[in-house]
Amino acid sequence: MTVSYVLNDRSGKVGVETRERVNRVMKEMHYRPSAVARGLSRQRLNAIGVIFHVRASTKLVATPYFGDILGGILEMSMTREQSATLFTEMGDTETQRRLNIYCDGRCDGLIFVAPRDRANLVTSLRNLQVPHVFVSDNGDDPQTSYIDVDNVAAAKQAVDYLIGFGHTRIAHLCGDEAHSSAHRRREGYIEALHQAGIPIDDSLVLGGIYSSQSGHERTSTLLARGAQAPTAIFCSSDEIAIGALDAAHKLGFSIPGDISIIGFDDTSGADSAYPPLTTMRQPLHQIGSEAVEILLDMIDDGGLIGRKRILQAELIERSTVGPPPSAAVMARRESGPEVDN
Amino acid sequence: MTVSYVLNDRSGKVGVETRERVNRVMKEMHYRPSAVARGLSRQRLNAIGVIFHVRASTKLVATPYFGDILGGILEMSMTREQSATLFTEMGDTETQRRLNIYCDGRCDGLIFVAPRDRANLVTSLRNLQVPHVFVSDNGDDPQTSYIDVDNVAAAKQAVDYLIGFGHTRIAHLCGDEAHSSAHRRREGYIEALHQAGIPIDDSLVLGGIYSSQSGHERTSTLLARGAQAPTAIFCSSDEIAIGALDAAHKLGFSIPGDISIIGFDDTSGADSAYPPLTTMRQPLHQIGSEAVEILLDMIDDGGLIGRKRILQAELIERSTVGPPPSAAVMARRESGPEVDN
DNA sequence: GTGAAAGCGCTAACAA
DNA sequence: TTGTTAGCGCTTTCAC
Repeated sequence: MTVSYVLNDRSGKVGVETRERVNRVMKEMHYRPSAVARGLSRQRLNAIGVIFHVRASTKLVATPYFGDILGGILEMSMTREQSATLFTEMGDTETQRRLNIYCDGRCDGLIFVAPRDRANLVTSLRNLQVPHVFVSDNGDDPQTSYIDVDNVAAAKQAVDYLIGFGHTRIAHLCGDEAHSSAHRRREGYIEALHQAGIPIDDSLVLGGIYSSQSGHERTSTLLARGAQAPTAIFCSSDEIAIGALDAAHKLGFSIPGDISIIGFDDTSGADSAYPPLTTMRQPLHQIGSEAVEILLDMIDDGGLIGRKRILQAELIERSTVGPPPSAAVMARRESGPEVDN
Repeated sequence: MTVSYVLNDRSGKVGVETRERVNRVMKEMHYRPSAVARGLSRQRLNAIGVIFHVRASTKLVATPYFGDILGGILEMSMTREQSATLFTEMGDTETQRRLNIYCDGRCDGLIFVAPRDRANLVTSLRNLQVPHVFVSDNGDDPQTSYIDVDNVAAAKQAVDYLIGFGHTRIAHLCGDEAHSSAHRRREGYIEALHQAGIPIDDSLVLGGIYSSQSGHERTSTLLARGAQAPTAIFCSSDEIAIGALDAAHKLGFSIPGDISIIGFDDTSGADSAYPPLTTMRQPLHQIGSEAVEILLDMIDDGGLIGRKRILQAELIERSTVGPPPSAAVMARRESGPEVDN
């Protein structure tokens, strides 16, 4: 049957009345084309795979960071007529076996969101011949694309902002070491401090993971140090910051009066935190949608040439950053006899 | 080639050394089976489709409710070796066209999460012959499955809890009318009030949607009523409650001193709200994972028989509910001369 | 146990 | 313009 013209929809190549007849018959038979058969024939399913690397099964995509990116991915997928299938990686073990599943033809290309242990992944992927893009920092492989925010610049800007308020004892709650973003953000933190001539105090930079609980724990220990406690905390993610906020409240600290906190991501929920969280906004939605555009471009040219894309973060000033306590007192003193509020 | 034995893995039907040889050759050739070809042949792709009904493109799956359910769906999909492909519906328009895409063979079955306008969907789905389950309340069609929490019982329990504290002026911030859950929860609210002999005050039940902004707006108008303001608010979702909390703070109300607030869902984030939100917990993760189990069962028996599943919600007591202001004053009076805090 | 042959529903290259 | 043919990579009879 010339019925295949329907999909190719080559107008001018088929008689008007023949088309009518075919359409009519299709209606009568409740004909619906099979995407799978077409996929087999064309070697292209119009489907992309999205792999999230998560800590625990219970948290899967529930973390706002993933949700926001996923939103961008889905939206662009729909407008480009691609379906998106989701996978979650939970450990670094047996990723090889999983890779074979992702690449068994059900996906034309892959997006890895916040992959752990990227270097290893890249070498595995190289043999698989599957177009892929990372949402994370610089891959070195020419056949892998990536898109990310400029983490070190953003982190530096956050810390500069704190410094601008007069803070000098600034703590940093790091993210999960397995994600490159954690390293980049710490670099930015150190760079800002160096540039301002503030010595790095190793007791002020605490390792951990991207979770509110981890933020809570680390903040509690930090704040228990009394006079040694920092006056400001740069958190490597909003989730960490939310935990920090919570810990500070529980310990009776007022924010930003007693301690300033700045987050990273501007994840949905940052602005309904209490107080609304000052943070570095990542264009999460845009990252997601551009990732699929990049991937689609790669698929079209056979996945041969990788693309690189770096976006800038933006400082969102809300209510969790202010001058350090002592500076505030001084400021008040200078501005005259006001009621101590 | 008898190589197809690999997938069927019928031991005993193939010689040991032949198997060895085949395996070796597969390695050498970097052979990887094509899921698409197998799917075409078997008429089963081992893939399920998940359709979310969302308000706006920007919010897509970023709402915690969806994220938590999706987590359950993905986890179970992985353990059952199914891939999950995601779709988002944004309006009720052209759902028919979209349905054809969902059902073009790339999915063996469909899960609809919080569908709008379910009745219409059901009739469309009936012709399509695709196994499907709704995460929402009672479908009537024998071929459609559903799983949901017992919304009216849960809502009633929430309001009973408020009443137990002595509240009588209890407002209800409804969810989106297009979702059946909004109706069920209002029923529960009314039932609780009736049973306690409290007359329904229509000015206290406010329509809106499931968003924090909507909760914020409605709470603001409620609280502006002065002496007419309620002493407690039952919110139809945590997102609404988060907005309500925010509005109350902005208006200088303390929680739960001046006003009690209870939410619904126990979405991740409810307990890092400030103060931590008292709410009705839906087993969101479980709902997601059971939905895929139900769907898989349906697929196995040809999608002929629908299954129904109702789960119970659980009251999570945190810090946003207390006695109404006047009662609190009385309680204090009775317990002796304490410092008014 | 193993191999040959037909077919899943489509596309593509060619002939008519 | 239209119909024919082969084939995408697998599964599944059914002989051998």
